Amino acid sequence: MTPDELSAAIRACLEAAVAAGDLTVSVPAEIRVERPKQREHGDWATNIALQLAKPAGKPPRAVAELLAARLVELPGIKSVDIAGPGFLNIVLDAASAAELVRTIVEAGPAFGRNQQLAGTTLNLEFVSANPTGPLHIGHTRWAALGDALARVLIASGAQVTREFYVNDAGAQMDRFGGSILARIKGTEIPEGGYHGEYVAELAAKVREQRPDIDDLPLEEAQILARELGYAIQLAENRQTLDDFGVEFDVWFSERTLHESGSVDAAVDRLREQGHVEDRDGAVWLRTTDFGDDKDRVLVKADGEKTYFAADAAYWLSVRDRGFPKKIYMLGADHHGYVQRLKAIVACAGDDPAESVEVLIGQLVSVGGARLSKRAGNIIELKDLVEWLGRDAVRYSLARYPADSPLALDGEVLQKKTNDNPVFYVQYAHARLCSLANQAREHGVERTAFEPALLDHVTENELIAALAQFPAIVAQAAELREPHRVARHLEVVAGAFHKWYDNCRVTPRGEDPVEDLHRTRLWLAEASRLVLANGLELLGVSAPERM
RNA sequence: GCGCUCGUAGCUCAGCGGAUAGAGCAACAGACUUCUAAUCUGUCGGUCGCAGGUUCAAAUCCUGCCGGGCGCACCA
Repeated sequence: MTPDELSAAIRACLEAAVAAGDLTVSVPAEIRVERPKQREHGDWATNIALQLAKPAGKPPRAVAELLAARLVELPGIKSVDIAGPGFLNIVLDAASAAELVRTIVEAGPAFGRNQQLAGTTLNLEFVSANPTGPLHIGHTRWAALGDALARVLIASGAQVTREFYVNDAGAQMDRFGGSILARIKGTEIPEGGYHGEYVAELAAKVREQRPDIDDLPLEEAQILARELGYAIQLAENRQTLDDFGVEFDVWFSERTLHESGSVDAAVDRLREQGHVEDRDGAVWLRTTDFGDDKDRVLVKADGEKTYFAADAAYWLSVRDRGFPKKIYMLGADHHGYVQRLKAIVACAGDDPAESVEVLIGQLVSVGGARLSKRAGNIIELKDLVEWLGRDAVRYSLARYPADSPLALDGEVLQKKTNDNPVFYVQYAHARLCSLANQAREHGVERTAFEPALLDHVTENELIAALAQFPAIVAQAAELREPHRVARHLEVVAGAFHKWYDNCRVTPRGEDPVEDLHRTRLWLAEASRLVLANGLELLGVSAPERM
């Protein structure tokens, strides 16, 4: 019996009690079943009686009594205790709990997938680094977390488009071009320009492609430098993300909005919505209508469109492309942008509460890391991966919630011990693979399955951890918190290592192979599957040996 | 000044209103002739920043304060 099935059983008992007139209460939408922290509190516990006490007009323990009497009659349930203020502590028959193992093995890679978000379509934007320089540690956090979130959402039935918005228009790009050209010509880097060593590298590549750039008129040369530099840098960033295992479905260029006239059209469309006004020669969007601190300029007095106008056009594009909802993942340094963003959405006639979610992430620091000289004393994604390995970087960034400020220790991330959780989890997977090989060599096969034999305390714990996996994935998707998957894998790995220490799959020496060993091999395979499926959701490899 | 965000063990951090607040590391003490010791077992360690409020129940929700980070352009 899985937690889900137990939850359904409790519901059925509740409905039966209501039908019999024992209780007068409406059955809640969700009946949560939890694994208690204390072993004495049973295999699973629910606080439903506490929740229903007030609406039912009965003391919590009386409600608990009613439910317990019905529950304990069900097959698979060994005992039901009422504890504390009215918790129901439920113990399952070992056989009933272990039946899950077969379910997992049969589901294989699909175990953990769920329908929590079936029918939802999402546009998930993350990283979206400007193409004016290399990707750094902040982008790395979003790449790891964003991709993991996308995978978790998809596993929960959502239709997800991973999108990267390329800010390739505007003054920033001109400064970028100017900086490259300055490197080529050996002149002063313009004010507000880019100083990192990588600009010199870009300059060298540009010159290699177009040796004639020195002879062009200044303005023409700067445009050429900008365009070639842009192409080179964007390609490099794409490659870096690709090597990191993060692929985007859509690379959306801001320029295309300007070139296609979408920005002009957006201004017109917003004007129709009644939130645009002309003032001081400029065109303004009255974002203060929707809680922004001040109105924002769409078209400057000199006739040029602002980036803000492009953002508005971008939003309309997202809607036009059929996305009812967009999730933005932004660094804490961009949080000032959120109000404006929501105001755009509201001005466009959409409800920000329904169509926009913004996940704000705190910044990351890495102790002991070599700062990148080429990027101007920032830590580059590429260097991090080269230094620590893709799995360690992805895992250690994906195991923390986005809003927790994070200080990673480079020394620790290199260690192959317990304080580096990625190895802890991967080692469990490798150990399981090795165990299965050993078992096969000794003639243990996954033929007989006798769930009642899986009754060791470590087996109870391990099975319970496996049982929670689908709910954890669903919860991670619903809350947009992929780190929950990583944390749970650590629980599973821990439960496995303890089981491994206590229960043998391969008989010792010349001892005969028994159904106990065969059944444990099922449990081993189920554990391996959960670890492999979970690591896949995080974009981390599940090695067969280490 | 206004706004957002964070504050949990010596360190790094978990903890969708529930039972005695957890994990890893660090410190100390143990377990490999037996399926991978990158593991396991035990001990030590707390005013959940502070103060109020909401309730059967608050680290969790609300308010105020203190402290850290970040943001407040006709720049992108």
